[in-house]
Amino acid sequence: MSLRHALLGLLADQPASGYDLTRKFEVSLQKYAWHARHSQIYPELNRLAGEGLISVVEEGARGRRTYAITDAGRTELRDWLLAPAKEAVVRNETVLRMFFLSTLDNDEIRGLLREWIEEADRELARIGESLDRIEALRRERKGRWFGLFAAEYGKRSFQTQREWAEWALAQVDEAEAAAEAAKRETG
Amino acid sequence: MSLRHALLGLLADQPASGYDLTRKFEVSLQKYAWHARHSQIYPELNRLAGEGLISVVEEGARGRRTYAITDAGRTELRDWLLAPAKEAVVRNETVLRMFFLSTLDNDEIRGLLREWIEEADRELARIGESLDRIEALRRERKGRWFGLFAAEYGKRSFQTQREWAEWALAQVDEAEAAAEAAKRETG
DNA sequence: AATGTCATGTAAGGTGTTACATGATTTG
DNA sequence: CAAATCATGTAACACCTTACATGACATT
Repeated sequence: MSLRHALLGLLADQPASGYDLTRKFEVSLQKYAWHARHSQIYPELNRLAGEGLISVVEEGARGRRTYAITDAGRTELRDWLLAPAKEAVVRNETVLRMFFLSTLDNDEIRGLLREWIEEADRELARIGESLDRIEALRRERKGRWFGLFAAEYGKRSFQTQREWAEWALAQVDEAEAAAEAAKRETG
Repeated sequence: MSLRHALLGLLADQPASGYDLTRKFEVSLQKYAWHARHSQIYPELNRLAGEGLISVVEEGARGRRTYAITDAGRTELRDWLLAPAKEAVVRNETVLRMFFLSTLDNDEIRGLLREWIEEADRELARIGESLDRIEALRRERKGRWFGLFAAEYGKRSFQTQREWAEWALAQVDEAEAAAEAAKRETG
């Protein structure tokens, strides 16, 4: 059950409400690691609080409850980080589409590859800003380097996606040229 | 619903039974793109057959049914490849753990990073063999280059994981050295 | 003959998504 | 004062995992 560990991990950085956590999923975890909606987050926070892994540290306007991780929660998080249960869950729809790319025509393949290059460029720009913010925090010596490892991994991953797509484009061109040469020879 | 598209994609390469498809998930899709158990695959194959997207092309011993993709199935696959529904699903437990790495002690971080380096090496070896097989098929001119794009992507991804982990190890060493220098200065 | 692999299936329970529901507070 | 945003919740349904269930065929 990774949702609870994602919540514990986010709360290990700083206290937050269910609303805050929902946005953190949207802006930072969703595209790289995990997604969850508020309808799943709120009940899970209530369960975690019931089990003593997190606790309400502040109540604000509109029924807002800010949670902080407890010592028991930190232990649970640490155990999961150091000894995750069996095979890691992986699900990636984009990679799934890469698997089946070759079932398309060359021009369709090129279209998708160009989309992925553009996506990589957009994400690299976003991550660049993110890394700047993390670096700034680090210089101010405010706390730790939470997020730096993941941001750097994200940057490298999208650079890889970009380079792979460029390589694949070249492959398609090469295959097409070879096919045309063969055609001229035989026909 | 990506499961059905994963099945259609695999069947677009070659006909297969539910049993075959279950193994294909285990050996090729599971670690990179998607996972499914036989208990989910068999009912979905029956639904796809009912909708005319695949059809039984052979019945063998032990009730084995070999399915092939139909023209309608190819159309459905193509539509999904070219126009996937909204935000791509991403779920990756390893990346989730990377996000929260900095909540651990330096030695614990080093331990995890070394594990990831070893994992990358193991996967790179497996993918290397896979790429050799795909290249061999290609030289024999047997059909297309199904799997090549994904295998190359997998290779580059694990190289990236390895390089990132090496970088992260250096970061930890650097931070530790800086912390010790600061300690000597003040205390 | 026993063991392992091939082969397909269902049921119960847990996880995740979509839709419905409500109301407070802030901003223009 | 209208609209946007903040804030939390539940219910129905879809998806996925684990466990149970059965039997044929191949190998030693």
